[in-house]
Amino acid sequence: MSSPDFIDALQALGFTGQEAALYRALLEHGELSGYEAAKETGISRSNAYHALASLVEKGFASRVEGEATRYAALSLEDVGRLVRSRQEMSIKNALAAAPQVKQGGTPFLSVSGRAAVLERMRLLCQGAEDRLYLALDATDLEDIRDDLAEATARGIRVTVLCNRAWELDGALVHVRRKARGPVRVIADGRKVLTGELDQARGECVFSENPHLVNLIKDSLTHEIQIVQARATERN
Amino acid sequence: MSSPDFIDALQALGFTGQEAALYRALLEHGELSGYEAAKETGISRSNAYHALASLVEKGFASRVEGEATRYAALSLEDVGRLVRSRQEMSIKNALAAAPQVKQGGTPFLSVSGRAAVLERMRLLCQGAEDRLYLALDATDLEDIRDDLAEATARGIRVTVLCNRAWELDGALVHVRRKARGPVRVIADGRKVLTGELDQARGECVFSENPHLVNLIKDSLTHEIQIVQARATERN
DNA sequence: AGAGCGTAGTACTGTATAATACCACTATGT
DNA sequence: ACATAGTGGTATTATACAGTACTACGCTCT
Repeated sequence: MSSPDFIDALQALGFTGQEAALYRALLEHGELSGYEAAKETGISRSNAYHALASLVEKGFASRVEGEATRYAALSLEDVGRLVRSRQEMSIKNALAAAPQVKQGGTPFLSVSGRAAVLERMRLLCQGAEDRLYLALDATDLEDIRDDLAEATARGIRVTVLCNRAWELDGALVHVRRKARGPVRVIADGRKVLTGELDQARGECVFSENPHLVNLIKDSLTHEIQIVQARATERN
Repeated sequence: MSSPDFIDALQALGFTGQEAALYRALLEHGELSGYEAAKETGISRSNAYHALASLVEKGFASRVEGEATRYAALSLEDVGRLVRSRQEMSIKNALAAAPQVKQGGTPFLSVSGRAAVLERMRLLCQGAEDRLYLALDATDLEDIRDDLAEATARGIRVTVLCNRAWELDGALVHVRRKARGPVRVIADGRKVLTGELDQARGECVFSENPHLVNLIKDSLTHEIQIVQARATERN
């Protein structure tokens, strides 16, 4: 794996580009002075001193006690803990300070793009309290395997209708003949995601509208019954 | 709790100021058109449309299917799930792409400021694998109660030396006579944090240096023995 | 003279925000 | 029929700020 990905990942965690480069240098060398860090990364000393001070302020590095000021990185594991804790605090604060939320509407929400559709599926898995039904292709299921595994581990009953024998511990998998069909995901009998999804694009609708939920539920139930009837004929 | 804190918390989760204001308006109203959202928040329509598009791209809002474009907020619970997942992915990526880390050094790291000291304590709690010893004042212990509770819940043995009868399920608490003393925290017999901490400031050193670890360990052990001896005399 | 240590300052770029202008359509009042 | 207000939406410019690039200066030590 190349260096840029490490820098990208750190930037996603709140580092600026130069902070990330300096942090990486500190990881690799154990501890460095500002002058050494600037030389090692090619960042001008002026910016290096500023970015190191910022790393210390953010808690991602510490000053090493000694004569000349040297710096050491916080371990990456601890950086992970730190950003997780801070984010939990922010989420907690947001929930505590949330305004009165208007309830009741069940609009049809547009979910466009493969990434957005998969992300919405993950949210359905993570938010599920009782049951999950999914009619998806195996390649799409693979992309949310971890989230489904976590759901089954939480005791969520997961039923899958798939185009081939896909396997997940704790999940009930039906294999249908049709090669491909629309996405249909139902969570807890209340939330539904449906539409088109392939490797390059996604165009789905998410809703808690009871009519749409019932429509998709009937569609799925019907298709699962066909699969079960066919399996019975074979036995 | 006033509105600014909600906006601050959202900004910490990746919203810009205007995105946060618009998101809040969408939460309060269920769904809004761009024009309505601009009016509701006082943001110019040009910026409002741009920020709403950005909210959709970030996954924090969706377009409502219908004639005129209307928008609805992702629930705050789901926003929490989303940012957690993304952060987990970034942490995972960073760990996977991490450079070779230089091992072995055990420098004395400076930890300045009350917030930074408490944060380092929390990291020690979260990272503990076996034991935690803490000599702290009760008011400081209160600030890390949640992290200590999580540690005991994970089976970490927590021993506290405190200036009054502080209580935490699963922790062993000794009460000393001295009103206040230096901070001394030892994790797993390997990591130590020590120094001064009061309500307005903190000035500590963190290290994995075996000499310092042993020094603080002896100091704590000695003081706990005195407390235990005194308790025995009283009985 | 060169390396190491550190700070101050300027300039450029990108982003967020503030603001204005323009265009089109619909509804309403006169 | 016309003017006005409201709604929907985009384009553009300007400003402030943070991040980054860069230069200059001063000091100490070898």
